[in-house]
Amino acid sequence: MPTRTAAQRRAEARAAYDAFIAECPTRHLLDRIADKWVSLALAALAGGPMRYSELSRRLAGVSQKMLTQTLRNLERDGLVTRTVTPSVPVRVDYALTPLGENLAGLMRSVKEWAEAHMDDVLTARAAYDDATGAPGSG
Amino acid sequence: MPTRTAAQRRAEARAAYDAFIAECPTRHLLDRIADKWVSLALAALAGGPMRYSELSRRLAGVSQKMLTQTLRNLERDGLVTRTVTPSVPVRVDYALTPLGENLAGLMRSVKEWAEAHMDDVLTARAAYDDATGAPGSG
DNA sequence: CAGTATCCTATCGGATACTG
DNA sequence: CAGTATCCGATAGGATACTG
Repeated sequence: MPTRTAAQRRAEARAAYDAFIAECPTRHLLDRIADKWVSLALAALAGGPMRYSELSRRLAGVSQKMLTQTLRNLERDGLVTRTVTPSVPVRVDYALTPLGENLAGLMRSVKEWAEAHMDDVLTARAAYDDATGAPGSG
Repeated sequence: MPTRTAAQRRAEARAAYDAFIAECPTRHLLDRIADKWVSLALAALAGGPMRYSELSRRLAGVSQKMLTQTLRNLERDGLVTRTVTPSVPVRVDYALTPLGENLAGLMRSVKEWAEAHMDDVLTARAAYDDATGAPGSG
């Protein structure tokens, strides 16, 4: 039996990647970039290259583990470059690649959306909790 | 004792919210919206209102638990509305609020970014894994 | 300075079963 | 149809200690 019709093959070619499909690799990519530390790291680097310690301070409260893990993933995915200067002590600079800059702009918008609409969300939460009689700890 | 100086109060008023600060409530909000299921749900609803079962099918592979949890949070945060039609069987429609539409556009861009640059990322990963000799399972 | 390695707990999130 | 409730393994992610 035929596995795909011509129409299906055409549809596939047009769709290429679709994160709505569970098996699509973009689902994993979306999961990776839709992340608190990723958005903060990219937003920080959007202002220019930064050293590890600078990032650590800028992303207040981030653990070494998460910062390193986030930066490694971003590097592997081609979104940031890691430049080691073998001085003493060693100096490591992180910078956005062109690909990373592309996404950084987007993630900065998301971060700014959160900051701009915090009050609206807080109001909505209060109304919801009031209506449902929920504790509303957040 | 004075809790804040005039300078501090001015700085606060200007900064308002800043997700780079660990204690800022926007940090939690960012963590909530920077999420795979949130971005997919909002992206789906950007096309118009949808029933629970429609969303369940569109977000292929999502479990009832995660879909319901995601929608509840979005409702509580004032990003979507939930409309119950007490027919038999019951019918529930989800739609974006104006606030939700605002964010949905952004999250759709993120989803589309992932789909558009999947190949670039795949190439970068291959190069990274090749250079480091890593297994590169992803 | 810029990590790596290990431990450990909280939460994420799927599977399954049940309900109005 | 649109959920709720429960169980449970996977992993996210902080704390701490150590290293070139």
